[in-house]
Amino acid sequence: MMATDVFAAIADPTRRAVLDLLTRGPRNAGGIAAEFPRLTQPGVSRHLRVLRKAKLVEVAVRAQQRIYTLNPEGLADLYEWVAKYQAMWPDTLDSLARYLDARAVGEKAKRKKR
Amino acid sequence: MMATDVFAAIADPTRRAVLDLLTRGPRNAGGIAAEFPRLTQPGVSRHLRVLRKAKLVEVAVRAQQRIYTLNPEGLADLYEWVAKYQAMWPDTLDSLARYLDARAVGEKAKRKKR
DNA sequence: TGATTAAATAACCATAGTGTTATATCGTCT
DNA sequence: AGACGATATAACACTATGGTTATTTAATCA
Repeated sequence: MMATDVFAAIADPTRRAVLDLLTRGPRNAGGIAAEFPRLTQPGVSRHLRVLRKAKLVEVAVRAQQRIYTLNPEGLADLYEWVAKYQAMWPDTLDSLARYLDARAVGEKAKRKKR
Repeated sequence: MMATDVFAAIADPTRRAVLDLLTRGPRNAGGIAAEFPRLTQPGVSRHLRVLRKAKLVEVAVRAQQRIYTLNPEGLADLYEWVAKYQAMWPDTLDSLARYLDARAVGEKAKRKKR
């Protein structure tokens, strides 16, 4: 299944990193690729294609450059899906922030299950 | 990479369907498998293993049955991630959700990165 | 104990995904 | 026009994923 859906698009850590990068503002493809020295230019280009198809980014053509902009609305499906579960989240709104904190602190208790 | 992270776990539509199913209450493995007539029992079992490793479900042993329960807290990573983007959402959300997002993002910034 | 039931694992296969290098496309500049 | 620069695509290799059937593990029951 050629990843055109948001869930598949954000499954890859590199693509999430690209999105995170774009929260700091638009960039051209080369500028994005430069942030991933472990990957080649075509490699990054293909990730950008996936993000494009998932409508998580938008592209503007300027000369021979492609300026990528984050399209946070593309996360609508995801948000909607998560929201269902958020309703079952432990208790009230305020408890969430505390919960996240507690989780960060007590993260050491990790067991290996199989 | 053996999918132990939430993003990979929810990338598969079958696994999302399992989670959705579990929002209606706990079920044993067989009861879950029965909801997916297109898949075999071992096929569903393997999806359950992924969900287990991602901590999205919990298992209770009862006789020779495994009772699966949804663990919505397992979506914390995902929620945290999405929250960053919610702040840039142009769409007008209700103020409670905005408040929640702002808090979650703010709290996150105080913590060191994992 | 042996049979039955429930679920997980093993072994295997096909397909999809991610990375690479090489090449094509397309706009700009001299 | 030809060279250059930026980016996308092609072709290919390797790994991961998701599905199957067969088997194992473990608990219950006759």
